[in-house]
Amino acid sequence: MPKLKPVKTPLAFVPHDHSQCVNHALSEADAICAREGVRLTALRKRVLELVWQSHKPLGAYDILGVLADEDGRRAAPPTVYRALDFLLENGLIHRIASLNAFVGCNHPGSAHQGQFLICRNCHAAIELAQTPISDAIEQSAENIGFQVEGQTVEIVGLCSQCKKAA
Amino acid sequence: MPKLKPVKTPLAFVPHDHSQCVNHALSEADAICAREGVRLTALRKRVLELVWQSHKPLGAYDILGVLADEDGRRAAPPTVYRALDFLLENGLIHRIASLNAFVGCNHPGSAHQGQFLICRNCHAAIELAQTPISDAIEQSAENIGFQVEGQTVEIVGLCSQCKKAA
DNA sequence: AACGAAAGGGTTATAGAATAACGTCTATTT
DNA sequence: AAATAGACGTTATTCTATAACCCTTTCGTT
Repeated sequence: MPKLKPVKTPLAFVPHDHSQCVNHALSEADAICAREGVRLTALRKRVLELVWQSHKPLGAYDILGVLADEDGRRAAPPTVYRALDFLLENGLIHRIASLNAFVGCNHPGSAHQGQFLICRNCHAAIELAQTPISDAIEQSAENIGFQVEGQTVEIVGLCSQCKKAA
Repeated sequence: MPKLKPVKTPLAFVPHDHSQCVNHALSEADAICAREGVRLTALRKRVLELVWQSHKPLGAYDILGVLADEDGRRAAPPTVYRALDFLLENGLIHRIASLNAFVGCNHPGSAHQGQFLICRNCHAAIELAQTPISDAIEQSAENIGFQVEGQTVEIVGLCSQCKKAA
């Protein structure tokens, strides 16, 4: 499990200029794919853009719906899933198992798993890179001789904004 | 998030008399359902028993298959899912989101979510009740004003037995 | 520039997981 | 014994994901 660079500010729950997020994600993706020698095709980039449309995890079939509308009935499930697989493998998005949905990664660069706080009201997901959690997991595992290779940490609750509103 | 009693020994990965696990789980379930005034019907008990057949998370359709064989083609998906929902609500089993599967709870008594170490080789899942992990999560959430209501913590890797074997 | 290999993606079909909606039966209560 | 609510059977459908096959595009090589 590689160490992650700390995330600057968890913007997901807070009003912000989201086009910045999208632009940043897309240009980072370009750079990373160039560096890795893999191809960020138009389709893959479009899927990444759709995933980044908001900070809410997006279902594969939601993406499919948009693509189908755009391209006039081209696009079947494998089209979307292949693009998502590519983005996952290259650490550009994450899959949220508890939602069967996908969300953009905000410190991309290599395949890894994150830790997420998911608001049950506004549905935003924010990715943590808190080593204390990983450390606690690692420690608990080590105590019984278990070798950690991957983690799924998805916390549901109320974000600060929605808590205020309620 | 209620505090959990510590688990004695994580037996899942270790050879042991598994019929003890099953018997214990079933009799505890009887006691709990009696105390709560809910009905542990024959079907629900059978499903619980099937889930406890091993420490490996079991898919709903695996359960369905067994029931269908037994009862000669009775049993459709809703039959199984209703039983599973009942067992979840009463804290007798857990759902493993990353596997779409269900596993017996080893400290039942009320609906709650656990933390799991899942061996990618032998597929056993052991439930942790490590407060350090919950504490770290709680702390990280609190730092950004997020109110935790539920958690999905599923760690994949190699258990000590399988690590030795490899 | 032409070729061949490999990757990308279209297409059809199917597998796997879960729920909706409705009817019937059976406990339990009164 | 009637009323009622819970449990379960049944059929159909939705949602999620992958298999298998084929054609096209891209890229490296000659």
